Amino acid sequence: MVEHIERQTKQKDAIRAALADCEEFISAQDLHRKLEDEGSKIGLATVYRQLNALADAGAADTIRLDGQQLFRLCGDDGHHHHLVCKKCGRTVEIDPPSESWLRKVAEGHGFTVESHTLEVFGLCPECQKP
Amino acid sequence: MVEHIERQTKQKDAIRAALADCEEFISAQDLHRKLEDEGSKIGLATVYRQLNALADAGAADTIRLDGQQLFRLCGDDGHHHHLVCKKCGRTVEIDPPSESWLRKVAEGHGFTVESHTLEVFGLCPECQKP
DNA sequence: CTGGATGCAAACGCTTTGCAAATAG
DNA sequence: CTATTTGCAAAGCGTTTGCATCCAG
Repeated sequence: MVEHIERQTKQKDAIRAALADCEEFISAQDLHRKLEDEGSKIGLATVYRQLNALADAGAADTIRLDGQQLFRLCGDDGHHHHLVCKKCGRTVEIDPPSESWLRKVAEGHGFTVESHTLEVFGLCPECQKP
Repeated sequence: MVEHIERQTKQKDAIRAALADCEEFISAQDLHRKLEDEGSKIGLATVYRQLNALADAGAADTIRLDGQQLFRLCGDDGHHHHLVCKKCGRTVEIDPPSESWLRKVAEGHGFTVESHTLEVFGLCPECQKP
């Protein structure tokens, strides 16, 4: 099998940089718009491709919200979950649940644990204000 | 404001019944196919509308898996989560995580908790066999 | 009768893909 | 030079919507 050598392109850099700039999860479309606003003329398809590549490579985290896929650069390598504000979309990283609890429950049903997702939705402090 | 009076139709009944028949989560398209197979000629749009209505009314639970929305009739009113087999798709209901833990974490960030989803992916006993 | 419900097909929004042109190594 | 990457536009997918028709109340 032939190895696929990753090529370094300005588009990839721009996308990665723009993603790194984001503190929160961002959709491919929003990232594309952000790049356009910054002057980078990058095709939407390229943004999707690069984002998926990053996610596949484990360099980016993704969550699904409301039918869209949101991406964020993976800072740490560990598992983490999110508290998502239903109103403004702000997300806060939360600590992993007790992994042992998970494993215990899964194995109680004879399942192995490969991955899991946990998302908590609510209102952030700002959006709770009247 | 005028009240919307729910009308009783055979389509609604059929959809609700078919959904009740399902033990696992099912997509709108699959449910539509199932209904067709049973001889009910119901429009796909109606299935979507009814399913969304059930979900809005809180009578059905929905999860998003792989870009699709899956529905299931809410048997119990409590919260529950799933262990999903990556290979065969089998799902097992699991007990809720310590709700208090969730709330504690969320409130630690000033968030309220409105809802949450937890999905655990792995291999079921069958699919672990070589 | 009357207004909610249905069915159809067209519209939608997000994402992916085919393909020719551009370009990194 | 050659294979990867890009950009564009078209296709794909699940879902929603407009509208004429249907039918429960």
